[in-house]
Amino acid sequence: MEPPGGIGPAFRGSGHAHGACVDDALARAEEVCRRRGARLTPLRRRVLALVWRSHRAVKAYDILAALGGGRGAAKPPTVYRALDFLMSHGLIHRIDSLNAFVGCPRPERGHSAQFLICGGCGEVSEMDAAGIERAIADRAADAGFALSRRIVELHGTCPQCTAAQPRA
Amino acid sequence: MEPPGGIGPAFRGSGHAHGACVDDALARAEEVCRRRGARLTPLRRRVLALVWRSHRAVKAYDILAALGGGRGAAKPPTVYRALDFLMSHGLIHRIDSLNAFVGCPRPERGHSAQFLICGGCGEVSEMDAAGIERAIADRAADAGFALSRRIVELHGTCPQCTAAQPRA
DNA sequence: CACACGATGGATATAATATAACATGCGACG
DNA sequence: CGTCGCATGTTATATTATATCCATCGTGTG
Repeated sequence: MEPPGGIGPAFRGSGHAHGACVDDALARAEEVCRRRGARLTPLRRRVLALVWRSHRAVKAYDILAALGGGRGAAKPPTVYRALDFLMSHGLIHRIDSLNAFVGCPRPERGHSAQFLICGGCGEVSEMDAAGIERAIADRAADAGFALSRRIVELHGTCPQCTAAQPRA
Repeated sequence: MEPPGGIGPAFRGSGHAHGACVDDALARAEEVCRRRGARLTPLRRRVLALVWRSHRAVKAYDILAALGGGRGAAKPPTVYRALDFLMSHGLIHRIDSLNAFVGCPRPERGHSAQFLICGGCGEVSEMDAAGIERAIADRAADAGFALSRRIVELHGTCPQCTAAQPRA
């Protein structure tokens, strides 16, 4: 079944059972880490849950604030280290154009993804579009360019937000 | 003739007449601004020239340092304002994944571009690949997503740098 | 000319994002 | 037990970017 938070552009607006998304994401993360012998420590798990609090990209310092609750407040390196770990295992992605992080709905596959980012609601939808990948690979090959990281971040307006605006 | 700094991936390595690139870019910028009634002031011109000092992406604070020479050193807002102006007229592009700026070889056309970014030499090559644009537009349309800004930043290794590395 | 206006840039301060460097705790394993 | 490696804590600082207010300057206008 399609993971909540899904692949393939599916903006869900606010009306969905989000608790299930989070639980599902955490379960997948546990599984991925278990299989790789990586340690999803309580801190890392907590950061991952915070990233999944919404389907929007979350800023490092917002996570920091959410963690920091009391006097023994968390410090930036704590958060960045956890984020680095989660990224290195493909559990989250960094959205460079937002300086923010979003949960990956398909951590098991080492995919390269494209992101649709709605300027209205802030929701981020991850795609893995073969056509886009192919077009990019073709052009890079033409140029004799050996690709490593591919960043495709598409800003615009999601269907829900478009519908919600009777007049632009 | 093909503008130096050209479109279509053409990494040029270090052996090219770079003075001509800069002069050409400045001349194009003058022309673009003249036609639009925009003011390419001495400061803006200077910042543009600094961005064009190389075919690599240049950081705001490096420009600041290059400007600042003496005691009446330039301040960050000065640089960011000039960069904003240059971006708003398409004379430069921001490379989000580098927090840096690169000159646009084709300011006259309001294109959306893709960037090949070499991790070896740092050179950035701008493309305007119809195939990539089309693939993106198709997928966005499938999703009912209204595109505004498209960010395509492709990191890897250029042919020169690949050739220069006998063994990886 | 005096004046208001808008655009430009200067100055001051601070916000937001990220990392370096070193210290501590803690479990695994010989 | 010792020590090794990893995770986390701590302190400090680097890097990137913006808000706000002020000075200047050219331009059009009364």
